[in-house]
Amino acid sequence: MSEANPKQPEQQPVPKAVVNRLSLYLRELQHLLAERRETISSGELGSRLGFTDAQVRKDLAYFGQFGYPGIGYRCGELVPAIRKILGTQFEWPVVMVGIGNLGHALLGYKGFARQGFHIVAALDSDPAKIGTTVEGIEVADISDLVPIIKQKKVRLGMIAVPAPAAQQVADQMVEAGVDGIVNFAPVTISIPEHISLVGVDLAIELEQIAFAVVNRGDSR
Amino acid sequence: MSEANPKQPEQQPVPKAVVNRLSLYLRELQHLLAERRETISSGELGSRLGFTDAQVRKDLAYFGQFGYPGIGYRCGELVPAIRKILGTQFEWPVVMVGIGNLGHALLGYKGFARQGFHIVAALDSDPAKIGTTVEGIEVADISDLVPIIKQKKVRLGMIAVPAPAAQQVADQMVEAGVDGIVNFAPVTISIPEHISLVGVDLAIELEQIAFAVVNRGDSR
DNA sequence: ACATGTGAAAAAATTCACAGCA
DNA sequence: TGCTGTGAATTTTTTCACATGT
Repeated sequence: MSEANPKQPEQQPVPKAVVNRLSLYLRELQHLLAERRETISSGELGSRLGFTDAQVRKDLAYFGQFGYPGIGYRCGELVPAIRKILGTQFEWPVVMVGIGNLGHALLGYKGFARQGFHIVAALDSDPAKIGTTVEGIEVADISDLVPIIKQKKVRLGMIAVPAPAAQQVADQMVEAGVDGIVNFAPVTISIPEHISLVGVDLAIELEQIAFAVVNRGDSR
Repeated sequence: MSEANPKQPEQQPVPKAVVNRLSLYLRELQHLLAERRETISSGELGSRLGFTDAQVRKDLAYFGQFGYPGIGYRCGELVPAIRKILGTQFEWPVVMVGIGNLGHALLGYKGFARQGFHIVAALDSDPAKIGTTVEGIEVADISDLVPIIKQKKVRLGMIAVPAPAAQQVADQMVEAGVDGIVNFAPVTISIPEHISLVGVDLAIELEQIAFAVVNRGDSR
């Protein structure tokens, strides 16, 4: 063979915002499916979420052709298609570090399992917590983080420890070989760039609302 | 006076992404301040967060001039300046509805208070929870939502109820006159557009990481 | 007729690059 | 020299509009 490879399905990099909307489409489609809805047009799917029809079609077009002209998209087909795109058609073993208030709540959050994320280990540094069972999972000693990740083949780590401890936990996760980290601690952490990172700061979400309220209309 | 008002500090609409970065700048600056750091350049502030120097300067330029050529920004000045921009220089009374796992954790989360958000009421529909005290706040009956919001002059509402109940709770908050809503339920809710809304779906954050891992390098 | 997929156009956000100030 | 603030250039993202398929 010579010249360019003719059938590389997706060449250009996909913007993060597109992936985020994809998750919203998936969630909406799952609700639709639960109501036995067969098909939906890009226009209706978009307007339910506050996007235009063209945006929905363009987003999906990054990954292939999923619709039927004159019909729309079949919910029963698009749900698994998006799960495959996102990589959640199989289960992901996840570890949670920091079983304080927030960590505890996240352990009990059913939404993770529903999207294919299975928390297989929970760790903390507090001797009073180690050995107790929280939400059906026994809390292990944080000093066993690296071996536990390796042994349970954990790919994603969630950090819900106090801010000063977050970087150190992240370093250990990286050492143990996780592929991605979600950081709930209100601090910036740095990791090698080949490992994926998202930060979720709950106070920041409130700040976004506060700004929008104070400056009605000045933002979009 | 005639013609155009000459000193309207901010005329163009501010992109949401800018406001989000502003919150990140604020958080970083607060950490710097805690370490007694006097000044910081746009270059260093940016590189700590993964942005360019120009991005930092452009973002701040939406709101005024805060820096000193040759010096950088004074942390002690920029922190209150950003708080004022975000509207968090004063306390915001907030209500939390849904004291399940997640709601309970959020009630105990210290990060809100640190940024000026004060949870003044907690409500649930479960008779077993009503009347109990959680994290120092007595849980009220959800049927009192509207009067409580009015009486305590609550401006922001947080929703942490199961997905099927979220829209109804949002409607009541709107009826009671809140200015903004943060929705933690994994469902799209719709409210009049003059009221601000942000949705936080924890499973979606994990999906973003999953995609990034599965498609290493194809996203940004 | 209805709705997708997609080039082309438009709009928006980011980066560049430099004048000017400390 | 060091670093900001900001127009101009560039890149990215969104919207438009229409040919094509059912």
